[in-house]
Amino acid sequence: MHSAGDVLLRRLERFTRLSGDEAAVARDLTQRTRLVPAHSDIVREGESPGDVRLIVSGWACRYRMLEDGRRQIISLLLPGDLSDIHAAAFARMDHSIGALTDVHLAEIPHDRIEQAMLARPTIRRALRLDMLAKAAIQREWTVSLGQRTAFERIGHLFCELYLRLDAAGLAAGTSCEMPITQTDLADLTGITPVHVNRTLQDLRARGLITLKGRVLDIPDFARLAHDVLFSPDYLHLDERRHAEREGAALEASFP
Amino acid sequence: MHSAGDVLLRRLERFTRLSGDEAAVARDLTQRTRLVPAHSDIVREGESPGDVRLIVSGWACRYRMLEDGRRQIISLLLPGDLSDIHAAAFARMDHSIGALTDVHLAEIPHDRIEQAMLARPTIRRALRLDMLAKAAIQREWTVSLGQRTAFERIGHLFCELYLRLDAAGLAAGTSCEMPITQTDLADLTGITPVHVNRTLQDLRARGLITLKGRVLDIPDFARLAHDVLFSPDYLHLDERRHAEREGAALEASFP
DNA sequence: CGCGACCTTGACGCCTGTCAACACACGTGG
DNA sequence: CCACGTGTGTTGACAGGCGTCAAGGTCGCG
Repeated sequence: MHSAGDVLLRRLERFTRLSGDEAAVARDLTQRTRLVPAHSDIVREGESPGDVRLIVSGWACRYRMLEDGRRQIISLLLPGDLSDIHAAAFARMDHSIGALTDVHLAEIPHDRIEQAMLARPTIRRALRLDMLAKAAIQREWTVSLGQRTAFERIGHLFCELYLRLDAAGLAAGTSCEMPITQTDLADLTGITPVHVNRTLQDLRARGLITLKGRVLDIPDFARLAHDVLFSPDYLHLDERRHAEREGAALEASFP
Repeated sequence: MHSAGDVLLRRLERFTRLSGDEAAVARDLTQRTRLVPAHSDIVREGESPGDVRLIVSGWACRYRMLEDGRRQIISLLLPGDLSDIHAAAFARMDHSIGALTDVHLAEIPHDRIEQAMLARPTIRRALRLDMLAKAAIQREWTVSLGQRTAFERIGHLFCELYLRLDAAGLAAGTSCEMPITQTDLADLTGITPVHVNRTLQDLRARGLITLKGRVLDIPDFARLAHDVLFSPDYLHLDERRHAEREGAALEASFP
């Protein structure tokens, strides 16, 4: 069990190195926390965006419903993920955020984020990179939904989720939690629940995954990644290393 | 024919009111311009992102290719659109930007944007809102590709494009330019070119559009919007009015 | 024990993809 | 001025991936 501050720090340090002082400022942001039960909304379309939210534990999602009931999940918010730090600039939400599981979140007033970003360029930089990485994920989902088959979409999603969870320290060996239903997977991938089921069986039959009791296992990640045309670049999981390599001076400290 | 400065100002003023002074600062950003021929790349995946780019005229797109040749267009860059103002924070592009038509663009060094944002909160605010609006469009495309039928996808795209072009002053009555091929439309909507063709004929047969000689006409926008479940909220085309209404004081000047 | 949420399976059909051919416009070069 | 080539739009026949409908199975929990 990690505290909200730990979770935020881990995320920021994915992108930059923080001094003890900066870490304190960041940690200080996550004072107010809240528990949201599964299947309830965190913010609803049309409402005011409210505070910035950090997922401390559990899974949430952005989603939109069409008038006739179709639902598309637009993005997943996993532990360590921040809702849009600038969302408050719009008066109304154009989509909803809902909890897929019980969610523990921290609510950060946007003016405090704003202050932290102005006072600490390093924090601003980390939050900016996080924002860019989120945008990149959104783009890749566009590619998946536009071009990939059902088989590839689900496999690709699993690759992404495994790596994102691993980066948050939530993978164990070749396994990670997958605490959502096949109906959720359907709304994530734009496939019907029935076909999700069949596709999962296909993935299992080929030995690419096991998925049982809300735990996903990917015995041979490289093989799955190959078969579903997954490439991890868009996740920008090692931006800090890239940045420091650019900075050149610190090269030696990363063998 | 509008200058790069005009185009940028018009875009910023979609979101906020600029003083003469702020306008001058903004206009001053667009000094260097460049012409890019149709079907050539502006930046390629793997390259350094380079400067911020403003589309002055013509259409460009972000796109990604899968190893086996499938191409998905991730977003469209229309006149007045800015490429990601923070993109330079990443060392490498994770997708390409290509010109669909001949494109006239302005290249703005990112440090000059950075300076303008720090010196002028109003400009920072406008650029931030523009960024948010782009993200909202990306989300809606996710919904389209995930949930909408071919018919709805194309109709929805046309609604969006008409309104975006209209906001840029590029619509005339119920018509606007549509300078792209059916193959481009296919890569935009995740449909095959053949099926795009059939779907266009369906839209025409129902009297919802005419599309001929690179000009799109939507005789009854409300009807098309209804038939394809289009709602313009996500475009955030009147954010300035919303913001000023919040500010309350200026209400009277917008009858 | 019984209910509800979730997963699974089968039959059937349609939306969309594939393959292939043809029409048409346009620009270039002979 | 015409031949020709290339890019684009159009059409038809056919197939297959995925959606729909419906029923049954499993599990957990009050």
